[in-house]
Amino acid sequence: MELHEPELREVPVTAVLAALADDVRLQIVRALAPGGEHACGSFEFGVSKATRSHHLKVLREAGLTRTRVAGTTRYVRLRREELDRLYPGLLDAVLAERGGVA
Amino acid sequence: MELHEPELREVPVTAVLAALADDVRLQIVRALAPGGEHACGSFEFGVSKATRSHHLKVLREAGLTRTRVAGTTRYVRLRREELDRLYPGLLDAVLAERGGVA
DNA sequence: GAGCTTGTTCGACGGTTGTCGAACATGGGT
DNA sequence: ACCCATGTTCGACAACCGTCGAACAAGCTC
Repeated sequence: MELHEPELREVPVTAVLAALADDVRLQIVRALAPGGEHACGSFEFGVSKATRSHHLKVLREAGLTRTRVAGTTRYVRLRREELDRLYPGLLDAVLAERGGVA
Repeated sequence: MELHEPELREVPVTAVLAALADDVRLQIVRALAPGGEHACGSFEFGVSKATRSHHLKVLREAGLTRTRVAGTTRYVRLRREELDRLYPGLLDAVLAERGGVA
């Protein structure tokens, strides 16, 4: 299992933004934001596990998360430091609980 | 001509991010970032005027730009203050020239 | 008014994306 | 060894998106 995790510098900005521009993925990022690892299965938004797996892959390949394999479970965490270094303010702006949504 | 320009608070975050997650639109935002008004026709990226019109509409309806009509030409500008107030750091992070792309 | 310029709207097209169930892979338990 | 749990991958399908040319609308100038 290759676990393809790109260097953040090599990911186009538009790909990072596109990865964040989805409701389910944003929920995942919000859940991850406080820090620490989460088992993939711990995300219970109303989607099938196939869909959840897909979203986690998108996040990983956009350079937003890192995944550790431990037995049959996989633990995900936000690459916060790298993100804050490369895109200072991005995560804070996006995660701010104030609002958005109609 | 209605010129539908929503309140930024009422636009879902994902819509703002989706609007920025496109190469052509990001180029437009970068051109607008220094400030001031630009005529729609002044954007010469390799797309037809139909496509350009479409992208400007997406930006406007995501609350990112404001448009002033003057005769047959339309002038566009970034809603920078509102964006910086609601999403501090977002624009700076996204516009930073360092970057992205392989 | 004729004609030009600027920009929008209308299909249409092809590609991408989100979603799912089903099948598969892997690694524990007992 | 068998079963169960956790995830991934594989079609498939519908919806959406970026793109275009063509038609249209509105305003300016002669």
